[in-house]
Amino acid sequence: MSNKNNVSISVIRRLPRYYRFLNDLLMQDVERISSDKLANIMGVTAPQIRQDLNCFGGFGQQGYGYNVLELKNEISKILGIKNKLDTILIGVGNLGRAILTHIDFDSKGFNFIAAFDKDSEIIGKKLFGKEILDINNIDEFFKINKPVIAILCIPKSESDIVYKKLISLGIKGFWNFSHFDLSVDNKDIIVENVHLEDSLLTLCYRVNELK
Amino acid sequence: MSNKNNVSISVIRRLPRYYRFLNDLLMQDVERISSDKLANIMGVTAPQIRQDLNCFGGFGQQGYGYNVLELKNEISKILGIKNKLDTILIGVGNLGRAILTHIDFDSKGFNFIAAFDKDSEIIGKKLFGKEILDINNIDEFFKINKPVIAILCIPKSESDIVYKKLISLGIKGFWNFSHFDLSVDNKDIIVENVHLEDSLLTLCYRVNELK
DNA sequence: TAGATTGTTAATCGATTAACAATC
DNA sequence: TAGATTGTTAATCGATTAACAATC
Repeated sequence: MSNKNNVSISVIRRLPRYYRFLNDLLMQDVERISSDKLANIMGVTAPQIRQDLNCFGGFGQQGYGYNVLELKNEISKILGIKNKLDTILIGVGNLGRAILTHIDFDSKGFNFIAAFDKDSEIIGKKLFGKEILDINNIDEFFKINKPVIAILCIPKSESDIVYKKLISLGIKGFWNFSHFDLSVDNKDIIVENVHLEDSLLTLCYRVNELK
Repeated sequence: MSNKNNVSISVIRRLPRYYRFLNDLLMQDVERISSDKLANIMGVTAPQIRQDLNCFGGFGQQGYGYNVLELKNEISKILGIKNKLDTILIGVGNLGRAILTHIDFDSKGFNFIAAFDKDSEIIGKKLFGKEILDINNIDEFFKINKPVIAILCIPKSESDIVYKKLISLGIKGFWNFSHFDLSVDNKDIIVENVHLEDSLLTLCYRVNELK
């Protein structure tokens, strides 16, 4: 296990970006790269890259740099991509459907196993090869399946109650798209709040600042 | 104008969240709030709230706290929400459509005016009351309209060329959903990269760390 | 070997928090 | 007035960058 505790969240949030750029380099048949060149491509500093990576181990070689494939594989291991966490989607609206279409879950370490909704209009229909299930039957589902990740694409008003229900059923990680900050008092629950509107408001501010 | 330069990006990125919580408080008919109580609700520290707000002005009152409505309005002004930046969508796939459905652009300071795609199958169809236009006719469109914001929901492979084209046409801000880091060498161009996969990989790491 | 580049320690910078005088 | 809470300065903490010895 190359993961270590005490790695700051800033470092962790940079790992996916390293991973992405290393994949790009690999596609371009780049075999090795120095922290300096990579820093240049990514628009960051070389010492930052070296510091970040050395939180997890010494993956480079003096005088040579880093082997792109090897480093990519190391980061993949650190992220735990091959563990394939079983994942359910709650809320099959426009957004839920779009996310399922748009994201390659397998290559990101997840295994999509089921979708739930409360709308009888769509319950029973197929979605990416899986039947959309009735949210009211979710207890039965958990008797057979043990998903650990839930993607929340439900209205703000329903988030809190669904969140608590899912925790009681054993969900450990949430990818939350509802316009609601799930509070994380529980240290054993991980929440990634995706606040698209916050991102948009930041853009608003910054563009208005330009003038 | 209450905006000031030299406000750090960390502070700016917290503004939308303040705005969101103040709106919530208003919905609950809360008239005034102290930095201490707000900090508690938001899970941050009170001095941080006071420091952040004082980048833009003294909106509180000693011994009283902050008037919720007033503070909300101030932040709205700081963000520039009422300016309604004209916005176009590039790429009307699943994701583009979902974003248009899911996000209330008006309340976030934007005015959606048109969508573009290259797929003749969907060109001419209606989308939220606007006809989907041919991306090849975009020059003509800009002769009459002057949008400043573009939402990019196109594949990675096309991002770079479309990005450059749009800059040449006068776009100032990008909300970028393509799996591609638009490089921002130009100080007059603002890019908000939304990397959903990075968020997902971070969740992967953190949930795997739990065990 | 000489040149290159890492891994790592030390220095700097910036952001967060603590403290408190000002004041409503 | 007394109590509460801001605005702001100073202290602390953490993250980034610089520097360089180790070493491939």
